[in-house]
Amino acid sequence: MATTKAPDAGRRSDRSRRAIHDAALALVTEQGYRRTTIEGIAARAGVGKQTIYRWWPSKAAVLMDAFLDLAGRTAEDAGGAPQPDGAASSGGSAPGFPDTGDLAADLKTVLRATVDELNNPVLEAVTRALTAEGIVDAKLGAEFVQQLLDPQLALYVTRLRAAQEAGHVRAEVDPRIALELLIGPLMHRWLLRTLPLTHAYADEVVDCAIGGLTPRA
Amino acid sequence: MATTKAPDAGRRSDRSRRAIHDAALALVTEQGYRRTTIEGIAARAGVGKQTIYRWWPSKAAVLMDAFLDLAGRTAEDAGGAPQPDGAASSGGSAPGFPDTGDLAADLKTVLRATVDELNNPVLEAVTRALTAEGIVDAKLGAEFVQQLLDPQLALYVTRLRAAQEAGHVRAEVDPRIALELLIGPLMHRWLLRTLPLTHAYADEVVDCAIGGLTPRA
Amino acid sequence: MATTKAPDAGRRSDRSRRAIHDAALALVTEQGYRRTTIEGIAARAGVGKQTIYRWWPSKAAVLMDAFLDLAGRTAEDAGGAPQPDGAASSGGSAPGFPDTGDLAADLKTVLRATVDELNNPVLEAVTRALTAEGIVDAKLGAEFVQQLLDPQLALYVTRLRAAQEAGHVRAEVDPRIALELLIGPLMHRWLLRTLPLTHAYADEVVDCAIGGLTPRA
Amino acid sequence: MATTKAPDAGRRSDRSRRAIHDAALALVTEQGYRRTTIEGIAARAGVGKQTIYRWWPSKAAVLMDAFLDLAGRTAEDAGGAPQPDGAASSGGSAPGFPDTGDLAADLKTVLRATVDELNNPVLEAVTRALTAEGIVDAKLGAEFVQQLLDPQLALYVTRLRAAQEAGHVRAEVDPRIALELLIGPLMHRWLLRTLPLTHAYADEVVDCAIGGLTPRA
DNA sequence: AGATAAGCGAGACGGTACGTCCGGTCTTTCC
DNA sequence: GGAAAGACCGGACGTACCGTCTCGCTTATCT
Repeated sequence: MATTKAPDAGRRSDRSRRAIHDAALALVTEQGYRRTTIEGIAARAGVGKQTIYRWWPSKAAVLMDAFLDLAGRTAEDAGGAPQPDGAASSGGSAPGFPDTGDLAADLKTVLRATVDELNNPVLEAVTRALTAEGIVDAKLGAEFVQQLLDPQLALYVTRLRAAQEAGHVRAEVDPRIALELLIGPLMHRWLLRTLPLTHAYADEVVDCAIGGLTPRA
Repeated sequence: MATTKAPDAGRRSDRSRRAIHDAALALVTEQGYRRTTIEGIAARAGVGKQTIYRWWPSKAAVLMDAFLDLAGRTAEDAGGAPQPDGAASSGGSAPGFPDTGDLAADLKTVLRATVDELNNPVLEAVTRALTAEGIVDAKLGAEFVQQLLDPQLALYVTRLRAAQEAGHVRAEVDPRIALELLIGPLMHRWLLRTLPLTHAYADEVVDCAIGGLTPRA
Repeated sequence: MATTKAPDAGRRSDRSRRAIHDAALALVTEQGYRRTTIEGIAARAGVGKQTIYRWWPSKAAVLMDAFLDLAGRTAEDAGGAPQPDGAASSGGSAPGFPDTGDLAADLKTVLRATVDELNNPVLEAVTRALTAEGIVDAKLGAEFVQQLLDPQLALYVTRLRAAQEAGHVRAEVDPRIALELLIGPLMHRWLLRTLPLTHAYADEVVDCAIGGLTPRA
Repeated sequence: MATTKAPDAGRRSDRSRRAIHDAALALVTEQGYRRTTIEGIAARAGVGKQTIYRWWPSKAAVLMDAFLDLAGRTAEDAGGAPQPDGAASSGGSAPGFPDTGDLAADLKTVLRATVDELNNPVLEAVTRALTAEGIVDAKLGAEFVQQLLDPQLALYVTRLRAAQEAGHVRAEVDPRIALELLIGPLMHRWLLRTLPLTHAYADEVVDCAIGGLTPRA
């Protein structure tokens, strides 16, 4: 009958929640994800272990929450007004998606911002950790994608669809695939560290993707 | 100068090495990377723990060796004659890279094969584990890229350069970026599991990348 | 000043403590001290290893505690009422020290009891182990002597001093030495297993010690 | 048929044997018995582990051999001429047993020498180790007693029997017990470290043992 | 207001795995 | 065939964390 287990979220201590978030982010940044332990987070946050286990199922979940919280706060600071959750970008960079009419320029603007985010040393450790965890743990990966990635990617899709309607993108191109053509190379380079991730690279990717590989008539 | 501690590779037991490889692969496939332990590998391989610690610095290193060995053996079986290391593909799929003169068709052939590899349930667990580990651990990631990924990608670069010389690819396109335009989307989808990875998807990516997003004159 | 690490004895689980005692005694009796391992004790007691390491610094310390506990409980059972720690004899044999007025007879009574204790197969393994450990490890030996031996020997000293006051023992004899004259030979024979330890031997030792080696006028 | 196991003692390397002895004694003296390992002895002696296992069944056996060897060499140095094995005293102290006619004086001389030996810091570690091991391991203890202790004690028995024949010791006293009356207290004090072991103590023990506890007519 | 109960800091607990050390055996290469 | 060298299997060591479980203590609501 009764769930006998669910804690009462109303009584939850906000102070502890924040302290745990901060501790988690700090430790992951300082020591890396592997070396960060739940005991360590609890100790650093001045919190009982049980308080973590009560509200989160895993270290990764704590970190993801902390990351979302951080993103939200950063966005809030940047945007002046708090944004609804869904609109929060992963690093808080883009309050929207530019539409100057010049698709290539707009994409370059956004991809350059993404490059900057991925090169941000503070966020890097956490993002890498969560991505890696999601790669191995499907359930966590789904949450990661849904909560952090999809909202961001949806903006691309919107912009691309607009470009398509304006005739700047071929009708038979699936916007979802177009998006991956742009994001995929960046992520590939960032995740595997094959080569450095620069603004120039972002520009080249946009140009290539837009212009295609083969020569034009 | 001398390393003072290095074990004598000449005396190394081949039987143990193979047993450890097999056990590692089996356990990762059966239970996942997280749940696989060095003790478990040792037990399954009928080997003392120290024999693992003597030759490998970490669980990931064991697995990577095992994976390389597997790839090598698979390639050997497939190719009849053993190939030099560099030519071994990650899953042993491609002994070379087709060049029928039709770039789009050739790329589709290869990307479809890559899709099949990535969907291979046996290899999936191991590849995901190694990739994820490499994302978090730069040193391991570098080895992973160097030993497994680069050889494979080099084939793409060769083929693309050939196409470029034949005038099928624009001269100003960097083959390395062209390659990432093709591989990046696949990896993105596979790693993040956003959408299923199919032959149709591979074809679409090739078409998009080759044709570009914008309409042709 | 604070020890910064000391566990909270108030929260200590009595159930675990007893289980560990029992397991330690059982294993030492069954397999000998050498073959008894901390892991084995933990497993047998159904306890985590850390619970042992938290409260004891070494295998020997566990065993000594277990032995003291056993002695205490045995004495309690025997004596009806629990005795203060100091009065607990090593095996719980002697609730006090007889004083019939006949010193030789009293000493024989007590030494015979000691012989019986030393021949008790249950206690033997543990006592030997602790003694041997104490011989090599001065710190442990001091604890062993202080907690187990001294209380017992103090009884001898008391009895001998009484005899001295009654004129049954020469005034110039140091009771401590007299005591060692009686106990030393027993221990020597028991520890080194040179010859069997019997009641007859105890009697002879008492007679010799009391009468001296040289003929009386 | 053939024992398939027994190594050919004729081919044995004397150099290794000595090196092992020296290493064993040095390590036990420096680090204590517990911390001394067979691997350590082998390394220190510049010898393969197998060379130790080939000739000795255990660490204790190595040490005992080393100790006997040391005692032999010491005695040889002291006595000018090498003595047969049986006559070697444990520490090489007594080439014989004095017989000045004054039993008490002779015993004090010998017991004082024993006290000195037991206080010798070089021998102490080894002797304690062997004694302790013998207390726990009956087989080893028997060897220890037979090879090291008995020859020494036999001298006491001889001297006491002579005294008995001369009428200086009561006829009904068993020399073996008389001996233990003298040695037992010393060993007791030394093994258990209850009180310091001095010449004065040796004297007192002799006086007490000879004179007895009770007042003389 | 007093009772009830939940969250909380703390940390002991039964466990699992870590990475190291050593015991004893086996194998290889030299002498 | 003994000896130096050292890899091997096994297994205990002592440590670090896991996730669960009590403890009192502090709130915070509900009679």
